[in-house]
Amino acid sequence: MVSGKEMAERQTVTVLDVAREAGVSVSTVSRIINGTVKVSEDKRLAVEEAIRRLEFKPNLFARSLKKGTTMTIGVLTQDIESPFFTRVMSGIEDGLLGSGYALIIVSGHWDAAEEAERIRLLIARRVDGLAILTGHLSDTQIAEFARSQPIVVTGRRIDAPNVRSVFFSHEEGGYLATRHLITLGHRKIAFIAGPPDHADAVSRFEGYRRALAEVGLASDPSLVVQGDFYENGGVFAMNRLLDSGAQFSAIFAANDQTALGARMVLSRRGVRVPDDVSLVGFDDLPTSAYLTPPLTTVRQPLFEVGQFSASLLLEMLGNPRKTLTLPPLELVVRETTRRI
Amino acid sequence: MVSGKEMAERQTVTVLDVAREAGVSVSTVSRIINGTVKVSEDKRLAVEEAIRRLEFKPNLFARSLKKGTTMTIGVLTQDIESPFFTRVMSGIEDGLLGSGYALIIVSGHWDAAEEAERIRLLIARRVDGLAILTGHLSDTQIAEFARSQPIVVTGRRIDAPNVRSVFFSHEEGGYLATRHLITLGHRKIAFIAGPPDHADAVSRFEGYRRALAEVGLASDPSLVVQGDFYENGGVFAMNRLLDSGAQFSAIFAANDQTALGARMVLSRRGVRVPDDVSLVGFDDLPTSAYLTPPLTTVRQPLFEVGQFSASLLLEMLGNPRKTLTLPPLELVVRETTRRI
DNA sequence: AACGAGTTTGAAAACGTTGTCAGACTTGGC
DNA sequence: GCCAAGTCTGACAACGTTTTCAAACTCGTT
Repeated sequence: MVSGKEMAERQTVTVLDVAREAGVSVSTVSRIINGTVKVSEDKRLAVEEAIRRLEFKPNLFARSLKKGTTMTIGVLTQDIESPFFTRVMSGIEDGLLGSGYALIIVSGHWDAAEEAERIRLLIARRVDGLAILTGHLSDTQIAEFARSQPIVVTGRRIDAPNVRSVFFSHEEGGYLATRHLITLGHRKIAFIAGPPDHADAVSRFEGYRRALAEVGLASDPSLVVQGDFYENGGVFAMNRLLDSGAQFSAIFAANDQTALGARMVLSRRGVRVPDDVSLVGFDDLPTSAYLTPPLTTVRQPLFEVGQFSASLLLEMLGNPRKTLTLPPLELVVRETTRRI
Repeated sequence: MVSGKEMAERQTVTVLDVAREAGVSVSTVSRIINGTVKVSEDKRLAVEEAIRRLEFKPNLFARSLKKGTTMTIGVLTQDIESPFFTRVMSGIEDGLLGSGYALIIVSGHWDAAEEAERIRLLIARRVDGLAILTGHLSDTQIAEFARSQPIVVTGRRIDAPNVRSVFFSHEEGGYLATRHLITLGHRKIAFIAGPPDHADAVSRFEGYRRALAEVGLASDPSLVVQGDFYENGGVFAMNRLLDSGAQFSAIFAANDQTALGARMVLSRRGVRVPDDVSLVGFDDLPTSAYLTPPLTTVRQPLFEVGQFSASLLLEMLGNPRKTLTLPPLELVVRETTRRI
């Protein structure tokens, strides 16, 4: 249903109107607004009163034009609906709170060309800083973009001027998850992979293999099946794995969303978790603690990554904030894994 | 972990540089960029070449200043992490695709004062249009804000100049969900409510009562328990309900997140869904289809609400797009409900 | 009473665009 | 060839700020 009426009006009060109203010059008004120079008490009062009465709101665009700064941070996310990315964005939002910077958010949908286009859009809008949440851009492209403004990039390591990166060793995380299963006595451990062109996904797989190798196990190709980091990929992967007839007592899913999809298939096909099969995810999304049963997973401190990125950006922009420390990856043992 | 190096550089190519490079005047350059007037072929080529060579990017701020339009839409969401809101935002993003408008997103966190402050921030940034996703602002406040620019508001009905609203009858949705349970033979149906100051939450409750009344049942206060629209509220509510010893064979949760929390408690306390108790949610969030078992719920076409809002906004801004129709609320029967 | 050294103030020049206006070219008809 | 009617084109004034710069005030000293 829809409702509404029409109308148009757009008064525009400028600093000149305020000046006239208060009987001073525009320069004085500007000085009072920005507090750059001392002005006499009576004029200050008059101007403040005039501002209030006229409901004057400085035009940020004119200001940006003059000062060359826009008080805007651009964020390139991949998917505005992904709980993974929104958790990070929430941290960025929090980290920027009170700094006066606003957020422009664009999505790249995991497509390098689209990402590049969106970033150009942000640069055209003269954002003061840029946060890039993973994605498929090449290091050189990012370094190139960093010539226009400082960049913080999460989930990957880039060494370039004017770029900071925030990342974890996903290899280590994959190792942690797999070793947990091994410690519980599992030996036949399946892996549902993420996108093969996603560096983190690959690293998690490497960690999985290292943990297996450490106890003298080779990774069995028939136990590795492809997912896509989304629920639906987990569904397909799990079905394929079960249909293949391969034997396994545990599954390591490359991320929580994949685990969720896999979990649904298991339940539907009568495989109990954790009684018949143990399941580990990766990320610790906010909802993962509410699954049935609550999911064992490797926690990425996503919110903190966001906060941290924001503070790095602020620092690069010359607005130092209290420095934060980033917590490490850690295994969160809940109820989807069990000793064999 | 962090990495990065330092550097600073910010060349700024203006239309003047381009004009000089191409041997024409700035007006000509502007005309070519905006295609407002025909210019001779040779100059056009020269200018285009110069633009390419200098990597000229017009300063949108200067342009905004001159034209009085910013090509920016502000979105006030409540919680950037809520799958409910991000689904709508995703629709808005989609609906705005290719229109040249960018999105500035701010969160109000369900607090009227914070919402008002964030909206003022957006207005200060001279957004051309505003989308307000539910929230606690009063109708008068919204009408007041609409004096600066057109507004679309979702999830509530407001009749005011320059405001369009997109909403559903949540009473009807609550009725649908409850009647479904009644049809399956349930009579003792518990309700986990949403925030009492949230209009939709209240309407859903009213629908619940209407459906009960229709078959001659009064709503039993001991079966109504308070939630907060989040998973955690569902957890508390479910625990309280079970502890109270009240008898029921079905639960209608005021939204999917609440249902998720309730589901977890049921599972943990050995109550099987749907064998012992049926469960219905509201919203049909993207993950609800992947729960174990998949959740029966009332589908709100959130993505479409976003698209629709975007097209209304575009229309109010004088950029008519193809008109869309909004699908209605509908019951999605999955596997958490069962005949008694 | 006159002199500086400070302090406040206002006029005016940016910032990078767009759009008006009028001038300088084209045409083509005679 | 000449003139009117079209085309293109360039100068320049906005848009609403901030920020020089220098003028106009203060005072406290002599």
